[in-house]
Amino acid sequence: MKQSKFFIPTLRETPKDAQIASHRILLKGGYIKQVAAGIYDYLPLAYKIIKKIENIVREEINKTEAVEVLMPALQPKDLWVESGRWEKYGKELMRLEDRNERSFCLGPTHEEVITAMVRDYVNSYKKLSIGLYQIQTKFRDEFRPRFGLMRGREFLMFDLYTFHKDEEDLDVWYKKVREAYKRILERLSLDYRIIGAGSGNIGGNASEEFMVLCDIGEDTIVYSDSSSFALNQEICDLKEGDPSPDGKGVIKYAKGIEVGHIFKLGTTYSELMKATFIDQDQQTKPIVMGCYGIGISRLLMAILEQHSTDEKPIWPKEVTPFDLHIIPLGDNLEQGLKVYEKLSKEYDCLIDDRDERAGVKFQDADLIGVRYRIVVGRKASEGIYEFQDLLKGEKKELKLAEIEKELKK
RNA sequence: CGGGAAGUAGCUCAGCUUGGUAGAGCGCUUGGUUUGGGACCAAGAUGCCGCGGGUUCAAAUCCUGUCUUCCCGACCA
Repeated sequence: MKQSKFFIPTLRETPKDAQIASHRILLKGGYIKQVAAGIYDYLPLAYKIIKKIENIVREEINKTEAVEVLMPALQPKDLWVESGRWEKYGKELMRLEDRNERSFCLGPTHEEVITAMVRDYVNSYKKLSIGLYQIQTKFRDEFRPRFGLMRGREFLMFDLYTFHKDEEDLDVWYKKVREAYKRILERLSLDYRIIGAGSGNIGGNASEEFMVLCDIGEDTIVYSDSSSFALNQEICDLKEGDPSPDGKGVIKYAKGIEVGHIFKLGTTYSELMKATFIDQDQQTKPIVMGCYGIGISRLLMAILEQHSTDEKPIWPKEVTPFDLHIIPLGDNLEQGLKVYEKLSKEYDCLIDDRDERAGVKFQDADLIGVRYRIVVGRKASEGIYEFQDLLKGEKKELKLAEIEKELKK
């Protein structure tokens, strides 16, 4: 990809509205643009990373045997009346009417729609269990959107719903998803904790949150310093320094960003919405449900919070927008393009083919945050280039063959 | 929704107190000189001063209404 064509409108000055590092990087680096409060454009660089995050989620979730679907964002009032949430959800639900004054909402989540889908097709224990998921834009009219993509009114979310004949079967899938979530967050190189949590107004009886550790997080994690005990402070009154309830270690607090949540919903929705099946014993029973979410756009910020220093990102391997950033300086563009052609056979390369000064190119490259950088400069005529590894902070003068060897390591 | 702050060029902001008809830096265009960490010189282009109403001979400036954005709080998959 040529940088002159890959719309990356970096800024010199950071817009004053950005309060946290990840938000400033996203704005300054030309990743996102604000359209309204809590509503953003994803520019090419951010969207490329988003798609990588989505695909990691898909790969790991597919291993649980769940299948991808796409449901409508626009949902009819009737379904929400059935579940009782047309009233309960309150002002956070984005409501609107069509030309015939029929009421709709923009989906903040999809329990209603998917339960209605499944109840019409699944009426025997023989068809259970199944898991269906989607990655889609969600709408929530937040009281107070903030921090860029951290709490938006429109955001990208992965949501999975599983359907079972009993609690035992739900437990099996729940555990599979829990493991999948761990693999996802590990592939994203995130430091996180799994904590017990309340289940909010979604209903149901058990839930765990996946919290990415970070000082600017909006939630407080209450955890033991020497066991896996961890709870959300919302449902816990332990103080720092208290002994842990499991007898191991003492209580500490940490701030976290909630990037994922898994629920055992039970039969809350299936009862309200009459999603039943005939069991082996010929009894009609409500389908037992689980639901699971991951904030895709929020993950983008969480990754930045943990993988940037001094407001310069270095994207983790699995989500880096490009494998290599080739930067020709002076009149070395032609030579740079040769290097680009060659390496592009094996790597996803970005070449800065713009007619800019070195300083401008380096500043922009720092904002783009590709770990490996090849500077085609003074010694280019001898076939020697500067190979930089931003993560290690190393710079080496190497020939192309040596660079290829370095990359293989 | 309560409290605070702010809306002036693409971006960051000055001008408002004390009304006189629009500014700076960066960016952009053209020419030249530069060329390894946001270059320099010269010449340009760019504004419903958020929007409406009022006061006034005259409003970016004063009064008023309204919209928008940000911060703090309460709410929350």
